[in-house]
Amino acid sequence: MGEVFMIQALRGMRDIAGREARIFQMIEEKARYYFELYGYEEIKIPIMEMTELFSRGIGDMSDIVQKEMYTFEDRKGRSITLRPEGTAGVVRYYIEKGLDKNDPVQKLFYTGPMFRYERPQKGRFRQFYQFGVEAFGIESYLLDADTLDMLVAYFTAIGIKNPVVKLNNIGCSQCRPAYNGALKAYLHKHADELCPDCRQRIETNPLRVLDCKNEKCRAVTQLSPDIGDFLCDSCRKYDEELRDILTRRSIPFERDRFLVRGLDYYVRTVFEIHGGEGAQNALMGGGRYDGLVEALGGRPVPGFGFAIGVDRLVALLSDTGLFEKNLSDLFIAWSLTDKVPLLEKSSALRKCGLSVEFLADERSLKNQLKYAHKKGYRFVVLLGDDEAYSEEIHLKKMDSGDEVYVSPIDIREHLI
RNA sequence: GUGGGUGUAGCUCAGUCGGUAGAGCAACGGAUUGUGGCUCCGUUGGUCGUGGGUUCAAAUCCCAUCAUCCACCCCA
Repeated sequence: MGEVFMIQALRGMRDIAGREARIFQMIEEKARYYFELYGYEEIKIPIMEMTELFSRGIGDMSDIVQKEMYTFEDRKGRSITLRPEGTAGVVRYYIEKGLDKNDPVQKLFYTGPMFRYERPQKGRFRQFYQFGVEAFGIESYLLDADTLDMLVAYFTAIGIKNPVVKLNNIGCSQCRPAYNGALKAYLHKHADELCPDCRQRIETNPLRVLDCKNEKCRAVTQLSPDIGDFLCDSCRKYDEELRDILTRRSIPFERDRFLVRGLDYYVRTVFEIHGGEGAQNALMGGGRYDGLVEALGGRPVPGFGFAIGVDRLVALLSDTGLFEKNLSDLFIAWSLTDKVPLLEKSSALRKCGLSVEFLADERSLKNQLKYAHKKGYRFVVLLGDDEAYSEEIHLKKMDSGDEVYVSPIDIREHLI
């Protein structure tokens, strides 16, 4: 324990093992299945990028860039950053390969760890995992609707109980300035009722006052101007069509005009899905980012995407009581002078398609049976010098204690 | 970065007024020499997170520090 030399995992980094690993595996498998079902293709992107990619992509002034990045110099003195999110890397790929010019419609997904230097708490880690989806070159509410459809299908499939879809439209470069102005004017009038942070935000980023958790700020924003009343014609049409088709497709959502999202690049549609306990209960978040490709040096191509917080899904599914370990079909308890039959028998059984485990070190039979029982094996093959060269398998059923001799060919019939 | 809670065996925890450390579970062994569960017996396992201070004496009181949890900021 407290030894000076005790080596432990870095702060905010954790091991995902056993049951958690099984859940992780299941939700990743299903994510791949559903993403591909909706026409997305996997891309593996690097875990590190040039620091500038993130500062330009996410926004110099964002908290992520300001204080949450793992940034260091490589051996040649270049500034490198462990990715704090996935979108920037995918956009970099998209532009670097010239896809914005030559093949602009791309539907991609990625999975993997992200890194942010934050103080850990429930549902938040310094290394955390995301499944991300990005669609380029498509500007239509139908994409947004199809994506929400996919997410609902996916969340249902993995067993998330009551996901709450929150949706908002935060306007575009045409209409948001007018709203910002109106909001600023309103907030100025009530500045003395706001928390210190929000007083700052009135000038720097008034939208973010809307999702402050402070009760007083909430009371103020409750009566603030509604972005919905300021949308330009095209944004309004987009929003109406999206909500209309979601309603008619019976995809449940609630409009939340206080949902604004933290990353600078979002326009129009933003959405989150919430569920579970604790303050960090956003299971995923995303939206439309029509200006991002251009901001990173590509052509003005529309984009749409989201990221799922895998750790939070794992946490939610952890208390469902499912996901027991997949045991091997058979456990071999052995006691042999010549060890060759052990490998022969297990290999033969495995060729029959049965998974087989045994303890490779020499132990008493009692010890091995104890182990098999503890692990929950229902069937044990007993292999001693007596059985070593016999064609038959000495099979013990742990439930009843019955023992039978069977030929390998019909052993399956006994594994019930 | 800010605030609060918690650090005693692998795990869950007890430890009185300050008197030098305990239980249950787990692991391992035995009762049962080729047979698990139930029972009984036994064994292993601790610089009480770390460092300093007060004291004749500190797991206990004080300070610092680290870790962890929860919350804030922010985000998945």
